Amino acid sequence: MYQTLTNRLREALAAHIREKYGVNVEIVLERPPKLEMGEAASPVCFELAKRLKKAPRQIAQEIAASLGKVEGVARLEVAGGGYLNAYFDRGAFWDSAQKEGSGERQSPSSNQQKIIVEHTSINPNKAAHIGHVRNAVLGDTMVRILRHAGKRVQIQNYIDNTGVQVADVVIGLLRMEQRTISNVKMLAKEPKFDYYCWDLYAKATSFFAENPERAAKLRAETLKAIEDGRGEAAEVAQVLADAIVTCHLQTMARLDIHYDLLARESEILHLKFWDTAFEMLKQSGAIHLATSGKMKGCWVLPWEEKATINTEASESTKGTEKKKTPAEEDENEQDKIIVRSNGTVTYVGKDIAYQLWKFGLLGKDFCYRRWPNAPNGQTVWATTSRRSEPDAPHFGDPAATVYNVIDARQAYLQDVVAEGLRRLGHEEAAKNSIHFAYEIVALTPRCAAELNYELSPEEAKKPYVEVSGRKGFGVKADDLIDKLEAATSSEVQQRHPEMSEKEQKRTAHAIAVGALRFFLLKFTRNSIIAFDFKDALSFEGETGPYCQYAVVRIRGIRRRGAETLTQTATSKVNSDAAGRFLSAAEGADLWELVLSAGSLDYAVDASIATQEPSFVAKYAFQLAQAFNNFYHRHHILSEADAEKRAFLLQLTEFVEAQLVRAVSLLGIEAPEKM
RNA sequence: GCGCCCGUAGCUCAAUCGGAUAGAGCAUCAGAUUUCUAAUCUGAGGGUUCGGGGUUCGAGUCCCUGCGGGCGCGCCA
Repeated sequence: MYQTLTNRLREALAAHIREKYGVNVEIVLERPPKLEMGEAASPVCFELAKRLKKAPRQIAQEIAASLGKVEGVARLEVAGGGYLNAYFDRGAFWDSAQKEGSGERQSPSSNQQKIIVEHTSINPNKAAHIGHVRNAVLGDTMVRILRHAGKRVQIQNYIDNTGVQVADVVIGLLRMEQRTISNVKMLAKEPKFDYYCWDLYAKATSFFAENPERAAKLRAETLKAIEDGRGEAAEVAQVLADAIVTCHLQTMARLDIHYDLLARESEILHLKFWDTAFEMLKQSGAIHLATSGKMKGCWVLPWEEKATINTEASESTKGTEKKKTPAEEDENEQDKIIVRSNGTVTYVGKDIAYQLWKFGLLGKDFCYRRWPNAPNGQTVWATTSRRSEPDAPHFGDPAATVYNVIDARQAYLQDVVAEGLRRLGHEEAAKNSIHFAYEIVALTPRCAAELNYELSPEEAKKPYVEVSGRKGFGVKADDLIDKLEAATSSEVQQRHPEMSEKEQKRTAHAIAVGALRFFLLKFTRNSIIAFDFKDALSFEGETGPYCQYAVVRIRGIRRRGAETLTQTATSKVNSDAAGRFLSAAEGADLWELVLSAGSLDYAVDASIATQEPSFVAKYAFQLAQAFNNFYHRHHILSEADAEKRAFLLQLTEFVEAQLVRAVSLLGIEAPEKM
């Protein structure tokens, strides 16, 4: 509601200023520091002062006097050196907010442009850790927010099932442990297979370190075999990757994270996506074959400081590589290898093909089948090189915007991918391919010590220690969720011995998920999270459980109210009465709560505009805080004035609706009791 | 060496396109419960927004510079 109203005010001001002064200005609206200064304010007159060569305060006075009625705004006042402060019509705000609060979310129209959010994308060779969870939670939350705003969103999880990381564990299984294929198949069916591979991957890493030459040879052979899809290694890779993906899906399902499509790298290769993209890149001259230097035999993407598409690039088609001058050869230190000298393609190359497909620019599509082991009977689609199932959705429809949730360390590689698109002439796609970057989750030294990790002297000095899948060092997602559930369980058992065991479990789970997701969402994306069990297991203050608790309190009031009050005592109040309560001298805190509850759309808008899910987390916390404050000041059910009691009850219901909606955007469920 | 990011209260973090008196949580201290659940609330202390210049009516935010830290620059991803 807040956003709707301020948009209206913004448009009215812009139109009025254009008409009155003949200038086009962007109207900046901010929230005044104090409620006595109104609900929205604009410093636009300072900007106008420059253009009109008049005192800002004078302009503000002129505008305040001449701007006609704006629906929902009671009055406009001039403040400070020339601020325009808008005061809302509280009764009207209450009315419209109620309507909006009871409405369901916008449903996407079928002709709406498609948005793809790619997230999670964990290498399928080991268990998921806390850093992967940050990725998934960020992506999943952004999806929820976009969908809430009526966008058509498709969720993809990229499965790098033919990469080096999978190859390493394949070598671990076949060479180090001398397992047979049937043995690996059995092993993959056992519980916690992802944990097993977690350890094996770490062992493989040290095995490679012992003899780097042998390692390089083994890796290259295995990787090539996997890419070609032939032989024992390829079969083991498939069994391994499929089993681990299933583990990841289960882990993420615990956090209520699901996917529409698992896009597998093996299909990018087998369905010749890469070959097609390779041809395009060669034809356009975007990449060339290095004939000398240390990259001899590789296909490389030239990379300069201000790499842009130019006429030279389009001229340099076939044969250019043979004409390269020695000077140019010297430049290629910075060039990015797309195809290795042994003919295998790098991740960047495959990603260019994948991005082209996302935007419908490849002229090809995958085939689709249901993933056989989706958690709790849900449907997840996966790419396949065989025939599509007849009812498969059209995943190949081109997207207008793509969010790629990938950690900040890969910024350079993402730039290379975008540059690849640009060099193919797809400037728009490059622009709409968003690297939704986030910083890593590291561990505090204390947390590292708890995990029996031996810190080097340099590491001990730092405020955090980076996790490493290769070293097998990190907090595994399932372990963390288990730990959280254990902590919330004991708390719930203590507080609610009357609950059935099943109900206790469900409640504890909801709180554990609330704690974890909120913890990962309260920081901005750019902030490194120094993980510590103490902070993550905290349920007080700025946390998910705090928000959930506010909802639980409201539900308690509603339950008790339904028991003790008659129907007439809970009837709706009219807007005049509401306006009276909200405008009364002692109604300031009530108005603050109404305003906060009516500002969800504002938080959602800001969140989308800045691509920052933390906005919604902050909003949910602030609303919960405003409610808890209100809760202590007003005893609702014992309010003597029946009309006021009805109003307070209706207010709590409104807060409940908005708060439940806000936390659901964060993927957090509010339990009935806790 | 080159490129990107960051430096805000004791700690962890906010602060919309450059807007009014820089805000939260944690921690510390002092209080609140015969009450709709204390996983809560009230209050207190705590700041040269890393230093120095500049632009501007206005700078935590933009520019320059110095200092300190992180990350990236693999025929890994």
